[in-house]
Amino acid sequence: MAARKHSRQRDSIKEFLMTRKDHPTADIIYTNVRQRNPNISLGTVYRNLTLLAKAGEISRLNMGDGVDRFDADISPHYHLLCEKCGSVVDLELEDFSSVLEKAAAHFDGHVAGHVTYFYGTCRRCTKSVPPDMSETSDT
Amino acid sequence: MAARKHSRQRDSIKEFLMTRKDHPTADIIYTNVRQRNPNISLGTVYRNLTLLAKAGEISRLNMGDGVDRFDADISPHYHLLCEKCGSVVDLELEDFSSVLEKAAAHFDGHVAGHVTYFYGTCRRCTKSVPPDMSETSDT
DNA sequence: TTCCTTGCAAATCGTTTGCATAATG
DNA sequence: CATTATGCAAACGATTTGCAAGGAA
Repeated sequence: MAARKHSRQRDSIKEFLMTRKDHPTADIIYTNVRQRNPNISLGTVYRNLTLLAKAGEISRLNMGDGVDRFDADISPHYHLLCEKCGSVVDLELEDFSSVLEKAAAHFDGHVAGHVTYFYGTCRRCTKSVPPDMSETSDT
Repeated sequence: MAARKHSRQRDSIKEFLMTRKDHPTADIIYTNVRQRNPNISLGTVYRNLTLLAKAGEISRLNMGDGVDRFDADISPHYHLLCEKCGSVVDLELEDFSSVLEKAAAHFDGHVAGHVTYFYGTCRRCTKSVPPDMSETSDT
């Protein structure tokens, strides 16, 4: 399993991630950590994020929009992807893993888990009268 | 929106997709359609799959494993990704969009929908006696 | 004739990796 | 000293796109 050695870079990454609640992407993490650790490389950021995620110390989110996001909050909770600004926010919702049983009912195999995320509009985008979001999400 | 014109390639793609129940990837669709349409290009396959999906004639699935899959069956239903063979199969399960209401309850924004998929082991992989799955999931 | 489509290839984009060197235990 | 971690840049894999030529209405 290769004993893990301590590294200044990994610490910076995890430390930074713990200060954020907005599920930043690897690139955003890279840009920010870079301010205190000017020599860190994107590869190192990716390597450590992957390592931490596999170790279960952080979680990796895939909201189907092409980028992976990371979350230092590993407690079970759900997320919502704002279709207007692209941000990902936490969603307070009781765990409904009970669907697994229902899913297993008519399934001739083994259902181990599920992935669920919501999409819609975040608080800010709902509140603010859309000024000119014409170029907000044209794709 | 640009009036859509008929195209032999698009027909082949949709026709082929309708014969499959295994949610093929763009590349698999390309390889197969190519047998009857030797000159079709991967770009055309992607362009049409995207066009058909946006038109709501087929659906595009993202199971978080890096590849998009396509399904000609647009009736609402769930999917399961087999962690052993990587296949995606349909899952008979009553729609539980009711979670949307629960999700909206404590959310200060708008919840428009949700994406859910299951992971586990498909029928075949569950049945077949695992020969040597020692190296099945090391990481 | 208009303009949607296609084939081809080059371009994107996010993420991973090989390698020689630096840092850690 | 034995290893793991890093920086850099090249490599990747899936998907998109620019462009000139082809096909449908």
